[in-house]
Amino acid sequence: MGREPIEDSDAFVTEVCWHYYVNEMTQADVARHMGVTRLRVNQAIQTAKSLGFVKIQIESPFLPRVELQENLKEALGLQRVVIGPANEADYDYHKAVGAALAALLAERLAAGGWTSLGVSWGLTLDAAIRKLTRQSHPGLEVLSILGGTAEGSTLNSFGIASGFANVLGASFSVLTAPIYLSEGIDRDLFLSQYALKEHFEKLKSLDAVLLTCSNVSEKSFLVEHGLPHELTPETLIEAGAIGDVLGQFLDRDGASVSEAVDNRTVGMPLDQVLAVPEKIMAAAGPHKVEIIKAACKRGLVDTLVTDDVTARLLLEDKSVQSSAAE
Amino acid sequence: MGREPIEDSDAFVTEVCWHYYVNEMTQADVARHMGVTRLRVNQAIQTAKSLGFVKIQIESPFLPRVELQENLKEALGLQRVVIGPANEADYDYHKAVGAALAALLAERLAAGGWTSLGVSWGLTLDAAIRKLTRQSHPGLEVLSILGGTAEGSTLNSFGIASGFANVLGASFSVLTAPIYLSEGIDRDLFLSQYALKEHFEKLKSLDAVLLTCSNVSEKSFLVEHGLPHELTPETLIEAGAIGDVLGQFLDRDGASVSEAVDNRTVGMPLDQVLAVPEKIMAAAGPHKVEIIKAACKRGLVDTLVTDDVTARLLLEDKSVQSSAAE
DNA sequence: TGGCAACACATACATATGAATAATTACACT
DNA sequence: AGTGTAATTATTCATATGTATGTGTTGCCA
Repeated sequence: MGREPIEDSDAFVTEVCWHYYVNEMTQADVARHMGVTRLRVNQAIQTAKSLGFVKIQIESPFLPRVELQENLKEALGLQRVVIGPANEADYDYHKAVGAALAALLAERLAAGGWTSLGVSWGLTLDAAIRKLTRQSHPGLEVLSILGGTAEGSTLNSFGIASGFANVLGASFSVLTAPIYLSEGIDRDLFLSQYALKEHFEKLKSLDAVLLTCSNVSEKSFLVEHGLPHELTPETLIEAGAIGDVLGQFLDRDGASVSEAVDNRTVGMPLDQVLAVPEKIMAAAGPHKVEIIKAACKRGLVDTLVTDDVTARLLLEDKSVQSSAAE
Repeated sequence: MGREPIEDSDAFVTEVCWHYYVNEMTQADVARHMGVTRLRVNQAIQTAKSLGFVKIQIESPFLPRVELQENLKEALGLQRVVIGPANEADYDYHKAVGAALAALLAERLAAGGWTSLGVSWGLTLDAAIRKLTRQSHPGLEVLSILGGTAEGSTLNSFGIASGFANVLGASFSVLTAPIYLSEGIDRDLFLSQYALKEHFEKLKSLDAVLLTCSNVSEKSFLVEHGLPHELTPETLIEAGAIGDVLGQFLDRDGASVSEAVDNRTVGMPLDQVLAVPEKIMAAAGPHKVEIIKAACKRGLVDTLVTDDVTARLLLEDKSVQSSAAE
């Protein structure tokens, strides 16, 4: 019905970006040269940026917050903290943390040594995938470590594992299950299925894991879309839950609040996560300060990737706690 | 006398760029947030770009010219051709070729297998260094394969070898000699010096070489600054020279025009280059069409890195020659 | 053939960036 | 304290980019 839309080919978009960024031509120049309208050029550039065809790499990205990183590392007793400065006026921590995580991953992968990488899922990890520049690690396997939900395909279990594998030139293995089993299903029996059994076997020898965490609110995709009907945020909060890591809810000291919930979770048990040589937690936002601390207390974090806003809150919180303890 | 200039720290420049590119803030927003003038922000971004603190990476950069690449590959009988589209209105092939070479190197290095890389020198290779994103290849050694000149330090022997080594996280070894020996100096005796002898020994087992070429004109830095007094462009042209590779002058069939000159050259002999498993030639510009062809005829090129303007000229030239041969 | 829907192009406008210029500040010297 | 010099900030202007709107084109259907 009516006119068919012209679909800009990848080659077209790529050439536009080449001229604009490499040859430093204005959009009007590019349009003239390629015989199209400036509007087309402008939109091609925006498309390329949003799809990750064009990526910006910044040298020494953690340099601006060296001191804050060091302070927070000491305060939380971690091995490393990397911080990306956030835009405070229009706060969106996914951008800063996603980019910081991408930079960290590029660095860690360049150092070599990883053959298996367990990945959680969420908006932050999705943002990191978009920021990662294409690499080739054929010896690396990306494995999802938490079941998925029906909605939100790109930021979910399959989308994240395949996304990382794609941009890293690695293989991947997806956990093909929902986050939580229905009441009455035997977890061990469910996990004894061939494909799942093999997957969980591999999780026993991961080189590194990428974790995220959420508080117990509608802000959390998992809480909003992943919980079974009988499990409400209210009951979790009543049980002492302040947030979750891999669908397992923790209190402020990092202890699990419900063995019953944990036993219904199709994901890597947190006690198993503890044994992974390199545990990377990517999380930010004032609403996540408590759960970040709880995860650190539990020992789930070797390297924390966050933004400066959150880092300052974490530090404030730690000094308030130190005062209260005296 | 007067005011002392404030030197913007690397951390400052980096944070400015982070906010601008990662958080997608306007320059005015960044200035407000960081408590500086917008002019400072604008200048910091420009500084970062020119110093290589900020780099743009484009996905599948050779996609726009797939067909032209294939056509030229067949026409020249090469293993591979990679082409970066140039800005024809304001022609500067260093940008396009430098970026294309950087992309190729990133790809080839990601594939692994290189432990030694011989590098010539010049503006194009300098441009590639600036475009390369930071990598870590501790097992790679970069070796210069041509002596240097007194002027032009960053684009010269030392600057190029160290520049590549630095951005690639590799070690390097410089050929500490002028391009041409003075008349009367015995080449074998000169090269038998310990440091040089060791260096040339390594050149016998290079995994790959980065070559450039020039025509015989004042456009060539080597011709303008590197030739001994008694050797003039005119005499070289009379001897049939159309250009040089590694300071060794070739005629249009790729044969050396002067054994006397070649014997005075402190660089990798071209017959030795022939044995290198991967020979990459990065060159562009209408004035280089003849010498590019001659180098290909000589067998010095496995992979050609050039721009679309030059590629079309090379193809035209080949079809004109095919017609003439009939 | 005319009418309609959808899309692309052409044009206009708002905002951001790049560059230039004027005013202010910091510093050294007398 | 006054003066001169140099740099930075504040302001202005030119150009480029992002966005919105009006017009023309294409394709389909009755």
